Amino acid sequence: MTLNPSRTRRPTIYDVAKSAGVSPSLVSLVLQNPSKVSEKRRAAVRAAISELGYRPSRAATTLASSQTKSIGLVIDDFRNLWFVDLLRGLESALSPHGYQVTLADSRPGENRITEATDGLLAMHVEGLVIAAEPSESMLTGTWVPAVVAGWRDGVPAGASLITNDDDEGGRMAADHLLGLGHTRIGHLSGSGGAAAHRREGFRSRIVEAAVEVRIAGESQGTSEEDGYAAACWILDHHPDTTALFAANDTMALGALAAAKARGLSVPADLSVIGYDNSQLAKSRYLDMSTVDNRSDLVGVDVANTLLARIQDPTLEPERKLIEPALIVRGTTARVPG
Amino acid sequence: MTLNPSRTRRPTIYDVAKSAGVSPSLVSLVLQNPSKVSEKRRAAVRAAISELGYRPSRAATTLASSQTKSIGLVIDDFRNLWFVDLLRGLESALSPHGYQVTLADSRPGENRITEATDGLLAMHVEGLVIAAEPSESMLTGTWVPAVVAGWRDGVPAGASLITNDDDEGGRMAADHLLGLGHTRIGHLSGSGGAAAHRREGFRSRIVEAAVEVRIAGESQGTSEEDGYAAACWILDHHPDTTALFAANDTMALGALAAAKARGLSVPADLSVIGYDNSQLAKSRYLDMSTVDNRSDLVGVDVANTLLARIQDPTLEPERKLIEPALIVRGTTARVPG
DNA sequence: CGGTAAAATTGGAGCGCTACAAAATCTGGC
DNA sequence: GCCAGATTTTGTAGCGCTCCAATTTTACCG
Repeated sequence: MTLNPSRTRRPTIYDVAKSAGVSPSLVSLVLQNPSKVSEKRRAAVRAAISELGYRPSRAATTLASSQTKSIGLVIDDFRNLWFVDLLRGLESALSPHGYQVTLADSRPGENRITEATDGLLAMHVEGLVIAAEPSESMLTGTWVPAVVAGWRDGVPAGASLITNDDDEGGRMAADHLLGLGHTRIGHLSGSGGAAAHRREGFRSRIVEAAVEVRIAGESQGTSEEDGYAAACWILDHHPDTTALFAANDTMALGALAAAKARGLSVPADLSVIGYDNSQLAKSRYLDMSTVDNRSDLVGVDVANTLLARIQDPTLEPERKLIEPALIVRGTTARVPG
Repeated sequence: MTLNPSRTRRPTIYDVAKSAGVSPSLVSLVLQNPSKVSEKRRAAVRAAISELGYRPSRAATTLASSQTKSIGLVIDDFRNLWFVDLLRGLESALSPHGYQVTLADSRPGENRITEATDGLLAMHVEGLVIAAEPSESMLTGTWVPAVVAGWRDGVPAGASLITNDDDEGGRMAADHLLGLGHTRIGHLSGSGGAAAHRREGFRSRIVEAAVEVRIAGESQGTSEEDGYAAACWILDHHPDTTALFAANDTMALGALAAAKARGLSVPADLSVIGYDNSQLAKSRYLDMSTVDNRSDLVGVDVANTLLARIQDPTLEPERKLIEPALIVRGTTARVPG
């Protein structure tokens, strides 16, 4: 890598070949399968490459080999941090096979989820991970293996579904609160598919125990504000409530705010448990009880499914649930009194 | 978009041309400059495109036109949410010009920042935004316009620097605390370039006011744990401290934890102010005073600089600071007593 | 209607790389 | 020292698209 003086066009494989005194094919070979090239030429080619500061053109490689060794990940919003663990899981399982992950976020509005997907497909990704609310039509006209991660409603035909078992997670939260002796329990829900399953799992277990459950926010969003509003509703209409399960950690934060506003101390007066085991919940200050959806494991599984379907496209789409894990921290305690 | 029955290869521009009864060139023209094509053919081509479910190959387009209309954004870790606002700013300024943003994260370890950059360069991005601790050598051998956002140490030669004015932000925090009457003030710092500037701005203003400042964590990281440790150190060695300024919101969260552990109530006994105006600080529960580094504005500026340098590559790299803004919320108050 | 300029359309070369068959070179055994 | 077989290297033909010069069609005017 010398100082590449002039603003000349970037070096091509031909430049490298000429400089190393070999054919372009040989350079290509060095790039993809160095062991088939003699020691001498390999060294010469490598020297020429760094001498010229050559970087292979991804576009040309893709075009010529018609494979990109990359899979696309569609997320809805970078602020939803749960995708970070998913990404880590994906990468850990994918990189041993030489695959890379390309991200596209699909903010609502102009850049719809379909556009994000189209962009990825235009880049010839070999597989697609959809970590956003999927739309039925997003996959029409393509045969790229796809798997939906973390959502459950409207999975497009032909796509696999791999997610944590939200029903089971809801049951875990319920068992935890029941085990602490709570009998007046509220739930802050939301409108998405994941929230619905968490709600059903939670409700079913609570009802089994012959305990009443107050649910709010079923058709609302899942932001901190939504959690705050839902918690306020429950605490104002049922002031005897001693425990709240929120559909995610962010909503749980809203619940904490609602408790604080009413002078309730957590967990002495009110237990609060969230879902996701996000950074928030892990934080030393908040120290929040939660359910870990094991997004890392989901990621690994998604990667393996995709890899299998890339190899053998005739494979049927599957459907798999990952066991979540209860994380008990400092916002839940035995029922007061 | 019919049901594309067979797993045939994806349609090319030739398939579209044949189906529409025109030449491939015409199809290409429709794609990039529809107004130069007669109404009739345009409609025919468009019909064929959706009929076949055709999506142009990005690789081929790139190769043929040698321009990608995309710029690359290198971030260090998806968990550092400050890049989200930067991204929004970038996109808002870039999309009117038809440019897209491609992200690459550079986790420490195997996937070094240089690799992330190389990946982006291999994709022929026309410009590079580095929102991570830059390394001197990352740009050798390339002439792609680059700008560093948000860091200040070791900006590679030839790259512009655009960031919020961390010195000024530090001064704002200092003025705020001094204005509230505090005279025993601590600062939780970190080892990065940004932290150093925040520290210097803060210290200079405090010292001007002839007030003593206790600084901890100068050579540590900037996580919540680091903030906790630094806050513990200050509170234990200087129990009379009434205000803490943290180098970022996450560290401020650690400070809150330290205060809680000592039974200090915030802001009655101890004022805490962070930096970044992250989601955390905005949250209703935490309601944290902070300094907003206006990453959105930084993003817009970065985009415009890049655009200008793409158009005219002879432009000199610039250096610009964006004015931050003080955000007063509920964690700072007048000095007790 | 012929003629001309403008508008619309087309053919073909080439972007940088890989795949694959063909050619060149190297082994070692007799 | 020669030859079969293995190993290494090289030509050639695309991959799917854009660009541009050349060609065809259209519109308009006298």
